[in-house]
Amino acid sequence: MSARPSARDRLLDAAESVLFSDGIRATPVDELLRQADVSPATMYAHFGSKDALVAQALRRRLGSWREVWDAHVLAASDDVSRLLALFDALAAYREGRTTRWCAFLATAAEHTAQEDEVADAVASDTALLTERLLHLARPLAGARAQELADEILLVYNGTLASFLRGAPTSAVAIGRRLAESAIQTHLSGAGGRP
Amino acid sequence: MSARPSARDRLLDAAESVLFSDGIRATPVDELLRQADVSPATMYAHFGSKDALVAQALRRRLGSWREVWDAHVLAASDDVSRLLALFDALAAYREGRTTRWCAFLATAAEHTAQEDEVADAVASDTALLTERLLHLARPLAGARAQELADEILLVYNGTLASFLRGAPTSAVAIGRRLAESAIQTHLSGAGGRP
DNA sequence: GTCTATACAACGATAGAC
DNA sequence: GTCTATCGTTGTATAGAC
Repeated sequence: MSARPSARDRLLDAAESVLFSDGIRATPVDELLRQADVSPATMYAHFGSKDALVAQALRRRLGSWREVWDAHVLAASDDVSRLLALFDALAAYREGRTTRWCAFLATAAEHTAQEDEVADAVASDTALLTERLLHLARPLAGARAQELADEILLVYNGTLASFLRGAPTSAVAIGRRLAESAIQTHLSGAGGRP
Repeated sequence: MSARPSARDRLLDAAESVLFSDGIRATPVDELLRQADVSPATMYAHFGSKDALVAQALRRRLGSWREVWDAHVLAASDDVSRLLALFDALAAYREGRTTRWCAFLATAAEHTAQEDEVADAVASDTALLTERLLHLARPLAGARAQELADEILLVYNGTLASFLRGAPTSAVAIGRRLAESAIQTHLSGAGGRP
């Protein structure tokens, strides 16, 4: 018997399922309240503002995304697979979700303010990506790990942006292939100085 | 002696310089009116709606972007350079402009409606990219030109999205390098079947 | 073509009761 | 914690005059 989730959780669920597919600014608070079956007063008692709700939804999302990515890295058997796990995790994470492209980049695109809780939540995703990719690139590229990590991040960004553009299709497969190629280039060039 | 541009042109200039750096929904019509020094009535007489102004600004922008890209393709001396010209054109186009990342993708990110003049303007950019990249990839990859074009487009999307994320930095250089590598892979594999 | 003044709607947020 | 009812602001668009 599953009890009904709390108003707070229903709001976060509604936020995550609607905001990042329909757009944050395009979705009025009323829509979230209807979806979550919660009154305005309750929502503002819990979060204080729409922005705060968005920030909380992003924070929760970053946690679930990190778990999925972690699991895929752990399941990988070698260094190359561990770095490429980013793309497998992405494909898995999108399963069953309605997000149009990327919750964090979408928020960055809609959000102009530079220093507030929403911007912080977006920055957390970027920090996670840069730190973890550098860590995973280290055993493959050594001193040039930063270069490789930058390339993988750009390809990852490109995969997400391709969802938004609608082209190229099957972006994950193309992104993964490009990442694989970038890794191979670094591996073959790692042997010594030219 | 340069005469003052028409109200219509001042509005388009204001739209292009503000909307795509501050955000479309985040910028009220009043801000554009102030910037262009035009009254509301005049603006609505010319365009009819904010969306129509946005669509017009995007159409004009696509024209100027196409010209810059064209010029860089024409200036290139070989097939590889012609395909890579996309990235040189991008770097040149961003010079002196305040666009945060990409006017078209930014619009797509903020705009939810699927079939209207704004969505059409965004789609025109994607059509230009897909058609022209396929054309430029043909002499390099032959029957596999679509694969190569898809890869270049994804890398291009990634370069733009990297501006938005703020990471990796120097995205154009990294994107260009990845594109070059993708081309080389196709060139060396083009000789015959494995 | 262009202006000033204003109508009208949408939205974020709060008051006060239970 | 949660509700109903409502406030105040912002933002798009129009009316009517010049």
